[in-house]
Amino acid sequence: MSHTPLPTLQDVADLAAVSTATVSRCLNNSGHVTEKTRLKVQQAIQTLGYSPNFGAQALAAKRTNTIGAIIPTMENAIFARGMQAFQETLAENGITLIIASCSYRPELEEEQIRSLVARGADALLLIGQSRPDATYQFLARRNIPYVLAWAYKKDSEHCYIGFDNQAAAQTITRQVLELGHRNLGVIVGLTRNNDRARDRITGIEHAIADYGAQTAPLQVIEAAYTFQEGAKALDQLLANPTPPTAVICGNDVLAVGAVKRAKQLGLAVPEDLSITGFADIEVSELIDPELTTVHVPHREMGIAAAKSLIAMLKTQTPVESHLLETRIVNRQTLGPVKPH
Amino acid sequence: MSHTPLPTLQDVADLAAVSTATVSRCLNNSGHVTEKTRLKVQQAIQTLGYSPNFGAQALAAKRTNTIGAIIPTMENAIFARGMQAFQETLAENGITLIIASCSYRPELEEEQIRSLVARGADALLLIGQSRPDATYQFLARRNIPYVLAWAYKKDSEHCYIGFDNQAAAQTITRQVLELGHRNLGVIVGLTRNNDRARDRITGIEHAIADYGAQTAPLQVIEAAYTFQEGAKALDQLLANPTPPTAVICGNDVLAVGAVKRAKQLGLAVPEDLSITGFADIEVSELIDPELTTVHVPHREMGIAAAKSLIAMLKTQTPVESHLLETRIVNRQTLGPVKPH
DNA sequence: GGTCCGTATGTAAGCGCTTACATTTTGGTT
DNA sequence: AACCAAAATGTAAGCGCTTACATACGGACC
Repeated sequence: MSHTPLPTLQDVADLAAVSTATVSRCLNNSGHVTEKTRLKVQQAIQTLGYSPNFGAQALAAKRTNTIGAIIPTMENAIFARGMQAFQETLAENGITLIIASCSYRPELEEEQIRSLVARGADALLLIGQSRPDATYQFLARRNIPYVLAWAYKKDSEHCYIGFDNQAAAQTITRQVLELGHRNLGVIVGLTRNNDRARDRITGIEHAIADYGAQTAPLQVIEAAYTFQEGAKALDQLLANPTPPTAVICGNDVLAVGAVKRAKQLGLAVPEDLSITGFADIEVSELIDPELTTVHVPHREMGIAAAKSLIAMLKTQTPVESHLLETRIVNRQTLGPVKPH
Repeated sequence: MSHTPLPTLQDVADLAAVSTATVSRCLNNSGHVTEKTRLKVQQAIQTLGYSPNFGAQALAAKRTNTIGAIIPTMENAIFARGMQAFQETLAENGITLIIASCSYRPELEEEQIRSLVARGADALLLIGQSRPDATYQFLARRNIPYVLAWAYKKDSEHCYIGFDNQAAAQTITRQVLELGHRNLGVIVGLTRNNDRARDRITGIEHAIADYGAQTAPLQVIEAAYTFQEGAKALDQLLANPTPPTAVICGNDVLAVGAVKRAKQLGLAVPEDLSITGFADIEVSELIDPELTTVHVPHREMGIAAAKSLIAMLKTQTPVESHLLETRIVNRQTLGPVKPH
């Protein structure tokens, strides 16, 4: 396959008998072009099969129309739906998304951030807030707008697009307590690298404190976000001489793993053991019994994040944070405590 | 935040008291640089916090170190694990991945291909083979290497990195037949846009023909790749006066939906109805009963695809296709036909 | 018909890097 | 010490586009 050189802006300009500036103006619809000229140019672009050279465009315009997102994991569905919506919204605005995942490893996230910026990302979507100051300084120095998604903090210097993890966890915990449970267990993600998980624990603790009625010290197990780990964590919880009657999970993946394990152990859910999740991903509805969980507005979050980023890029000024609502989805894994 | 201009290659060269060419050579380790010089340059890069300008690099070098992938969907887990491995392997080689999804819509795929190429993708990963000739011509004209993953075809002009969908479907069907089932139903993805689904049907038909024992005409229902559609498809299959005793699904998502529906209808799986899947995604193990399915080597496929693409980019020549093995995972949803 | 002004178009200077080619340095030989 | 090839480094010409600025154009008005 011989390789004729691709047509350039100059070729288009020549064919349309205009200057390169005019062609460029057509391409970027930056106004001030007669309809007649535009047509001529369009024509020329068509017949040559021209498409702009990305590198040259980036170099000259100092932007790439690319936005990067770094998510903790691609392997389970937690971020999938949100990212899909994020991408769709960006695409509608002519922006390409680059997704990288950091496997919940902060040092990898740092690296990915630098890599995406080096790769020309005009702006970034990050998950949660906890990362070194140096990283934020890097972004400021490079003048890269970013939003922090999947979390929310009032009066912050950062732009959050997310929900209140603590409040949501508090609400579902209260509901568990109202069903008579007084001995709760908790399974959450590894808090070391995950502020959302920490916030959820805080919410759970607050709810219990408000209620003032936990009979035993609250057992909190941390587990990596896999089904297997959720199952293992349940084993640990149940090894206790006075095992919990309800387990609050910081995440649907863990919860689903726990439900599966409970069934294997011959426990009826929710009769013998109640289990709740967090996120409302698809699998929650597929397992049996279906998971009672906290619904998170994934798609809205993705769309809102995209819009905020686009606004920041356009106006070159910060944008307000955006708080989204969660709600509890009552399905089948939460029931009243068993009388004894 | 005031915005000091970022350091350029020239700045680094000045500080290190060498020429820009030398700095560039260090950056791309393209040899012929003394250790001493390299150190000086590294030093300068450090103190300036330099990182290369992407656009300039792309423009001058005529490559972006970016590879694009267009997958049918991001929303369920079918491609997630493979893509993760693909990305990891690319990253190890300093290449960035851009993922786009086309929602199983060919015209959108076409658009995404052009968009990724316009964005400067050096090479592409595509799923399956069926797409207009014009698309392949476009890629040839632009001299963009590509691999077709998740499928395999012998002696093709294309480079496949995948498995034999037909053979795999044939094998699992044979196993179903050996368990005494003589009235099968099939649920597959929408074949119009999906050669993998078509190949799987062919495999099923071949197995049945070999066995020569199907009692009723084979019912094939096509359904979009969602759990809900899988459930609906099962309803259709069961509406038949002589409903199948086993349902072969072209995909785990559909199979899981079908299993869920069967249970809702009060059918015992596999005692009253056997169901098999295809892909072996995580959820298959989570549902109850666990899904018997065809295991696909997702990660190996992603890694192999990355390696092939990298090789093509390096050598500028085509690379051999790569056939991966599938195997049946016997879990709980396939059992012998019920005697009557 | 001449002025003026706003709009459409052209001119040309970079943007920051890579790389072919030219030049200098190095160190082993004689 | 002179010579020479090989290795290291430097020089400078683009890569294809955007955009500030300069210029040309054309209609409204007097």
